[in-house]
Amino acid sequence: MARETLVDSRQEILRTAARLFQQRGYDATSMNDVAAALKLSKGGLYHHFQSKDEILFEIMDHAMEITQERVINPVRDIADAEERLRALIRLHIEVVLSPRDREITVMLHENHPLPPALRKRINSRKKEYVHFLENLMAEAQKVRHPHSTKGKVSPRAAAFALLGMLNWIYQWYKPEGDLQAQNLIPQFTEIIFGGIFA
Amino acid sequence: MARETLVDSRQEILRTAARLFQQRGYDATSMNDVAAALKLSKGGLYHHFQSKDEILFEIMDHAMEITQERVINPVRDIADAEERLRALIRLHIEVVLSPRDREITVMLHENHPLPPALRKRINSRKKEYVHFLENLMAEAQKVRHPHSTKGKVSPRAAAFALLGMLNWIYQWYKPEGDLQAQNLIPQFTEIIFGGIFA
DNA sequence: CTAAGTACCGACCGACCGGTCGGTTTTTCG
DNA sequence: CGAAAAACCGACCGGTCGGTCGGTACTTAG
Repeated sequence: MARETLVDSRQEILRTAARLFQQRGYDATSMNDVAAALKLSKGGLYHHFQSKDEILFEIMDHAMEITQERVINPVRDIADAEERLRALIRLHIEVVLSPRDREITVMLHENHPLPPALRKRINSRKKEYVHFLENLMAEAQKVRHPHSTKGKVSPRAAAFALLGMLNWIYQWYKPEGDLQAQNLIPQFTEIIFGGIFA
Repeated sequence: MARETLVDSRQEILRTAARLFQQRGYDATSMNDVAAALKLSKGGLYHHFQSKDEILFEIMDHAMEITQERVINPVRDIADAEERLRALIRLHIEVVLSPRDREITVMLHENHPLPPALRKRINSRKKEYVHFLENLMAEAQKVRHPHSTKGKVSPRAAAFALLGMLNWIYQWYKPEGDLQAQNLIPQFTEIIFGGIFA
């Protein structure tokens, strides 16, 4: 069917574009570069997408979709709050480090380029994730300290601290380094649950 | 003296450029924009700097200078490792949040644009900072646990975790928000020293 | 005053960018 | 087969970018 090949083409373009955007940056990657990498002319590329902005938006939107399906949804129904948090840390790291999901890195890094209307849609989805994490933090703290109405660390600060730890990984991670996913996940989990002396 | 006004001009240009780069992004800011903000023509601007790359490099280099002088140097001679780490966290946050030091944010965000030779010089200074922090982490862990040869959290993972927490702040921080420097510093310190349940 | 050097202007350049469009090939389907 | 639709090409456009350059105003020192 024509419909399916069209969708496939779009997704293949998005994957290639995401790869290039991640490697060279959004601004430094021209539509010609994207087209050439797909063995397409620029005109052919514009048959599938209206603008470069549209491609970036679709990449970021897809990144949020991935986050929803590979992190939030699998975690949602875990009853114990601490286990839920543990699972979220693990899944979030796995998504960030997955070479297949370069969209995440692009979304994390490219803030400016999107026109305001599209950027707001992405930002609102990001905020949803922050709130989800914030509630999870509050719940986990409640389980650990059921009596104290308020700990020293607010759920919001904890959420941003964790997001920073996780979303910064792409800045320093090298697959050939000695600090890989298998070491990283338990260590970052330990830090969140008990600090660097745990 | 002519020499001093020249230096002043360069620094004023760098400050203005840093502000614009931070607000609109490096690629989205043209040399015309920078010149106009300084009430200069583009030709006049090129009298002081050879290229846009040179400006970005100087901004980033200055950012590393600031880190050296406002974080590393004040911390260096603190005898107690834990106190040294506490001070580093506080100073690093203060630098990242200081509206005067926009260079830091530019340096944190703009990775791609610099030509390889200049980028390597910045990266090596960044690595120095990571190593400094890594050693500090190892020392602090040693003080806390003098007997165990190795804790669950490696100094390297701890260093990257902390850097992530701190360097990600610029992505979400709003001066008008309820989470400001005065709340942030003790909370992030608590998380590093004892996790989110501390 | 004068001459040299600094600071600066503004017109200009070639390159490249995102995007367009008329036409051609390829695929799909009755 | 044949026609419609989808995919694709490549030349082209207006605009902007980083950067240049010849000339001018201003400052400074002798």
